[in-house]
Amino acid sequence: MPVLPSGVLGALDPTSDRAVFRQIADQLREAIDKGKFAEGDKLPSETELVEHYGVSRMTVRNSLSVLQGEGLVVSEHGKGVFVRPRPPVRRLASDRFARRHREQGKSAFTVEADAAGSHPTVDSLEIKEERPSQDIATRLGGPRRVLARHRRYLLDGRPVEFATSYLPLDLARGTAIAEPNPGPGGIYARLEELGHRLDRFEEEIRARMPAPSEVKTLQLATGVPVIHLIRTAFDTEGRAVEVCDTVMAADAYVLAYQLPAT
Amino acid sequence: MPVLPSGVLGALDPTSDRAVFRQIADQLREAIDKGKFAEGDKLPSETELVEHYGVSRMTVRNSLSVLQGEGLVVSEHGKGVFVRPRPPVRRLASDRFARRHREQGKSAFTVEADAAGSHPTVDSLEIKEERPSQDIATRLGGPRRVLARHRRYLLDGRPVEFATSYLPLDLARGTAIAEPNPGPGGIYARLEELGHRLDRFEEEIRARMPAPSEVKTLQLATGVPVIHLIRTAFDTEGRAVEVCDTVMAADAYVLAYQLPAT
DNA sequence: CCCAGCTACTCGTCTATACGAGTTTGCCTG
DNA sequence: CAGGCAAACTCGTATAGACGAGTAGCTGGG
Repeated sequence: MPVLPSGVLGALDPTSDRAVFRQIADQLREAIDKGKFAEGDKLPSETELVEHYGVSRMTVRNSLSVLQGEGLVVSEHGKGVFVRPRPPVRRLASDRFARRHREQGKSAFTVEADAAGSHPTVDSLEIKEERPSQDIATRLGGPRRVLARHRRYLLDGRPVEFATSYLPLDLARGTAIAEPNPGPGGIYARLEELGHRLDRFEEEIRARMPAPSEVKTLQLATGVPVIHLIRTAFDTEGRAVEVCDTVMAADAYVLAYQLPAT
Repeated sequence: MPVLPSGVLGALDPTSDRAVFRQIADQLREAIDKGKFAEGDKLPSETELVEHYGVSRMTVRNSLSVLQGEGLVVSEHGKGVFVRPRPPVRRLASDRFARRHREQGKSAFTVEADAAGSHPTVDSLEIKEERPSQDIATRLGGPRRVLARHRRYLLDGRPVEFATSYLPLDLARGTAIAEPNPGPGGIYARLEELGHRLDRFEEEIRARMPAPSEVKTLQLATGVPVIHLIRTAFDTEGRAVEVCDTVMAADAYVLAYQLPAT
């Protein structure tokens, strides 16, 4: 019978028509929710759960995979299954593109990293000229070619988002925007120097499960969605001067917006 | 050997160190991405995949569960496994709380449903007076008791979000806000009639996997995250007059925001 | 002609077993 | 004492089989 080190897990209800692996998942989930297992704690091993519940190992693994899908636990090969630690989230304030930040030579990512007290890094920078996808072309007003700035952002060494900025080639070619390091204040500062005073941004937000390549790039645990953000920057003449396509680890972010009541 | 009705699936690479179930998942994913299987199409049955690849059924099921976790497919008991149809998404424009909409007697949800050409329903309405959680109390400036308005929203019969509005009790008690139907323009219209002219909203956005109760309430397929939105409404005196906690099916929404470049 | 019931097919649950691979521990050897 | 190695533990992958339950289509009886 139940002989688990911690007496936090109960018995199965054989009369229930709820599947055994769901009952086990329920009990583990409840124990986690109640704090019987804290963040980072190791759950009982598969073998221990097998013995505790008197079921086969595959059934136990099935239970654990349910919890993994919910993003509650992560398993580490050779070590065990652990309650997923919630990494500190970074707030994305809606003033992150404020001109005053640029004038202090800070890019949006730096501004936010500073606010969170983390060390920001940029990674796998790649700049190419290419033909835009249909969607990007439409958002930018139909340019034939664009400059694409690819990069990945890390906080304290952990990858948290990767993004691609697209700019009409006629606007960006030969400028500092096409350089690996666009200089203080980032490409928005350069755009304004080029006479494109920024007027407003539009942001579209989706959430979904990551594709395998995104799991790799962001080193995502199973059960962690991504936030997909597409931002379009408009200058005061109403021209779309940049589209930025960003994929963020959802467990690393809270997005904050201010809406005036008009 | 490969004898699948559609010749879209290849063979396994026994020399690869990639696990067999991942190879199978990769091939299915690629076939779906390439459109060999369209939205709503039935994948080959587990038995067919077992015969095609010459592996055991559990291995095939493992592959399919990977794709389910990615939100690519859904399985239906007794029918088969299908490429997940992407339901039409509803855009949440940032002007959805515009005063002009309220003055036309439209609530925010109605405005958006109209824009999408869908039929909106409200469901499981519940109104209670209660003690606020720590978080809600803080956001509202520390009231001892609040009015909580619970409801679920459906579009064309499909549940897409559920939300709870919290208002300081001293403000809402005895008003139309405490009624099941608060009248034209919703509770924001009533707040303004009570002299709380709305000044701005703050919204916080997170994305995560749903808890089991949320899966049930929103009838979510596996592999579909939720968007968790917390909105605070402030009046012109800077007082927080409402906090709305919303959980949305992520596959039903695109959130759109406009940011002025200040 | 319609419908009831059977059958074949689907996925869901569960068992028992085997081996592989990564991690940790501790003992044993030099 | 330090280092290395083996054992014991962890999860990962895969097999083969059994039965249950939901669905759909066919078939035969009314």
